[in-house]
Amino acid sequence: MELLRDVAATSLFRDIDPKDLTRLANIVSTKQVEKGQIIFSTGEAAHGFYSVITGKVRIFRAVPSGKEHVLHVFGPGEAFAEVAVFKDMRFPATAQAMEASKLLYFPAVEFKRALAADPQLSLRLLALLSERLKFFVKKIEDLSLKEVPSRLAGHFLVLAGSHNADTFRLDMPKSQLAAYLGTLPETLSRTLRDMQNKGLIAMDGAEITIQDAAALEALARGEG
Amino acid sequence: MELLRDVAATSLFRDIDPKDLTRLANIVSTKQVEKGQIIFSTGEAAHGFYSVITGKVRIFRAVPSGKEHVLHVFGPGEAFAEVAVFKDMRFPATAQAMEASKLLYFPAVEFKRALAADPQLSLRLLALLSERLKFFVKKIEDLSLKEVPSRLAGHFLVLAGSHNADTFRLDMPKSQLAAYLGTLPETLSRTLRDMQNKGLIAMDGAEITIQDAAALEALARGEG
DNA sequence: CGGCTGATTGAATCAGATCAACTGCTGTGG
DNA sequence: CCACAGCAGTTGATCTGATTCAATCAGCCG
Repeated sequence: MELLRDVAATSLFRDIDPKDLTRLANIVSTKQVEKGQIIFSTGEAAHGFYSVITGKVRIFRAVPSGKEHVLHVFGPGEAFAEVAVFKDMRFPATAQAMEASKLLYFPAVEFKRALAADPQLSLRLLALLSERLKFFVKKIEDLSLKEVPSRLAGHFLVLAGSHNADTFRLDMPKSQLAAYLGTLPETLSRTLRDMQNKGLIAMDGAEITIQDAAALEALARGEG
Repeated sequence: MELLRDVAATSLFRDIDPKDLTRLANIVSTKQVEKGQIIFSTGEAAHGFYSVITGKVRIFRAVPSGKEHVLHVFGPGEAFAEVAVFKDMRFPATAQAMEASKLLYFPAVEFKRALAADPQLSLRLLALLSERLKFFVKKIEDLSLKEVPSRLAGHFLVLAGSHNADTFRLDMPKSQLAAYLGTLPETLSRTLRDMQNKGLIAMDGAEITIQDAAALEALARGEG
């Protein structure tokens, strides 16, 4: 069954007992969203969480003035908004499809039953939330203790690591990258120009090539 | 037994099956730390987590330049560093006693066994981590989208709420509060002066009185 | 009474935001 | 096939919140 395959493709459920996968497949539903569509908004009542089958989703917080901060960008295999299942049933941020996407939806009540039945699944989820926390700790450190060039350097090193190559394409528009790094497109643009001038990177549109990894690492550590 | 009472006093274990409490009491040990003592450091190997019986502990990240950001301040009944149990076994931040404190220590391996045995305990922990995530989301929003006066106003409202009174004492030195809000003592001092001048608060040493809650709320929302 | 720590104030500076203009690309419709 | 609307990105000029550097002050403890 196709649903079962999609559930199994969610990394949260990797290596989970096939019996539990089937149980999960019986409670999920699919949801197709188009580019730009809001999936849920900050503060909205939450009755379940999602995972991405195809496409890309951004999670962000916005303030009345219009400024936004992108907390995460999730792609295929990644779950999001699990938090809402356990805590006060409200989404803590807004989710929007960055392109046409196919999602899975897991209703909270049924999912909690699955959790109670399989302690292994709880441990997986605990590990996932722990990872998210660690990620946020880094974000907080970056925002409060480091400057934009430092954050950008760190981000490039992460991207290079995950692509396993010195050349890669940015996985989102530069305006979104700015909101992800806690700055504005103007500042990002200037920072990119500076990095090119200093020979740290080369850039052609959305394609970045790391030219001086050691210098980027020093910069990321805050020795800029 | 005294240990059992201390374990039961940890809010993470409120309403947990007494049988499991006993099991937990059998695996914990106590640790006495003096003021200023480092309990663990960022990146250090982690083999368990802690909770506070008496005293106060701050969790922070520091960069080489000497700047620090205080992520949490934990008091009696609160657990910390649970994250290290589930994810790659490293402490993601540094913990330091702000005063002489008595702690409980839960070894990870034994604790995981207790988790597997009691699904209820897993759910409690999931809820706790979810709460931490929500807290961090707010911190990230504050740091990237709001200014210092806005963050301080929000903090005062939280304190007033938890004390259920318009007058309260700061629970840490102002220098620490500054590091908690992502700024410096100088900036905090000036911001406090401005708030007094504008009649939003009154201050006498570490004692704060809220005088214009509505204005503080507007400020906290970012309408300042 | 020193001496330490935390807090406050002032002046100078800076990173980044803001405001505004312009470029270049892409897709659409005449 | 071209014209142009619309959006992402870049660049310049300016402004400002916050940091930095420096000095002083207040309280507390041995």
